Amino acid sequence: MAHPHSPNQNHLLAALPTAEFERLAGHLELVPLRLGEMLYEPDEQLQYAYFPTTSIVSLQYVTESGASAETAGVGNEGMVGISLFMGGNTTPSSAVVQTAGHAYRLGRRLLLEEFNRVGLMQHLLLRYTQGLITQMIQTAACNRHHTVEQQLCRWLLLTLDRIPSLELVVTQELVASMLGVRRESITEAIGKLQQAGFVRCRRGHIAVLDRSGLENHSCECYAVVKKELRRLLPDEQYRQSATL
Amino acid sequence: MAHPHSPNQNHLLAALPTAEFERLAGHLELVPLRLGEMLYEPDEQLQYAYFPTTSIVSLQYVTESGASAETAGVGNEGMVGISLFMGGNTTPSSAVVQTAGHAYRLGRRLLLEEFNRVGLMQHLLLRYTQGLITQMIQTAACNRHHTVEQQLCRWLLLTLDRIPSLELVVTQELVASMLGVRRESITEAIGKLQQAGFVRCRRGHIAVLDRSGLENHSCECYAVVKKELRRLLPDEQYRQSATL
DNA sequence: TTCCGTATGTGCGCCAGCCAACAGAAGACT
DNA sequence: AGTCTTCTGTTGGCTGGCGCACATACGGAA
Repeated sequence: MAHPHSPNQNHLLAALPTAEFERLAGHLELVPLRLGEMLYEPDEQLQYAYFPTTSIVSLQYVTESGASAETAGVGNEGMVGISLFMGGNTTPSSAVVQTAGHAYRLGRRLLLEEFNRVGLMQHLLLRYTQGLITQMIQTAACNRHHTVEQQLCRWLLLTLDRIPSLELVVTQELVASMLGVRRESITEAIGKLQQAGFVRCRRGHIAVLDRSGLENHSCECYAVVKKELRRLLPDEQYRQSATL
Repeated sequence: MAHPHSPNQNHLLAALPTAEFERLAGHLELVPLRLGEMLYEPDEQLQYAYFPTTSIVSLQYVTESGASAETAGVGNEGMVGISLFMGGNTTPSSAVVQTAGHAYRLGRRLLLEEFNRVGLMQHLLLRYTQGLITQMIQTAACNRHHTVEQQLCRWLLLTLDRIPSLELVVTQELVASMLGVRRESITEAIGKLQQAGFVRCRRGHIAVLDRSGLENHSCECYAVVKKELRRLLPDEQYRQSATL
């Protein structure tokens, strides 16, 4: 039990029926993802799909002037690299590791083969993609209408849902680049959250003390995304109860 | 030749091989779409997929406080109702007619049957969905980083690409609600464009005089979306040249 | 032609978030 | 212990876009 890594830590993989899972299992390769690592760059041909277990990957677009904006995050509920099966094989955006950890990766060809068998895998991946789309829509609306403080709450909560602990390991600088705002704006916003007793910060760490406080301070976007992901996606126990 | 309506005016339908097209043709129903009509509301079970020919439909999210934000548009290059085949059947966002015109609609079940035959239709729809995703990503980034004037240019250009004429029939009020900004901001921005000689406005009409002027004034987002749609999607002549 | 609903133009104060420039301070590394 | 990097807190000025309250003018219907 020294390394309790298992593909089952990823909810999509865990939801596969035994037959489909075993077909893939031998080809899944555990890889460590370092903070800041770029899984793919704009318009670059993808070679692997990544199924995060303990890591979180951020899908973001970087403007010509160098500003960035996250459009969705991927944790153990999902997969990085949907354009492999959606078509086109590339996207104008990039994927960056936002929380270090591990992921299982699967070669392009094998993923496609499995997708094209039109089994549960295809079904799951399409539903998951629908969830991703919801995140993107919500991010767009949130960027337009909500304050940095609200957006920060949303982001903290979504990240929290993807890690086992209550402490995020990120610098304010990094959070700022995810939300596409200035670092100072994050400092100010997180100062307020800290004053309210919702979080406590150390250098490079944000500990969440009062989750429901954050939820109340957040805009509706967190709840909308969360509800939709729950509706669309399997939870961890899926395989046992799968009947489809 | 009184009513030259034809499903072929929609690029997705036009791209289908003859066999697949004829299977659907009898079930496609031509419907007029009036300005402002809502094709679906949040969390409402969809019954039809719509393939616009001369109309444009806007996918938007409306916040709890009533503010709206467009995340992508659908014209004769695409289809409204992707959640029918992606999974879930509903979305938290809505679809509103942004430019009056016509569309062909197809019942839910027939669309699904065709999608699940895993022919060119599935392939096309998935590629199209990838294009939609690109639009959403770009909208999110654009909302974050670009000025209203730039966004207006992007929006005008994208709309222009979906209609045959050079004159848009929209009020500034409507444009404002699409972009999720105040009407006054649009008035100001469009005033500048008019001064620069790129457009000319009448009540409820915006005539584009200098397209490349708009392109220069626009942010990169228009070009990124356009390029990606061109890469992913068939053009009108696809059926003749299709070999796949 | 007149009338009137609706679209458009403008002015004002306001504020969130931007840009730039530092000062302190925590923690990693010797 | 000391040093140095990098992260965090704070300041002040600036501006894009918001909210509100009007004045105006278009153009369809009577």
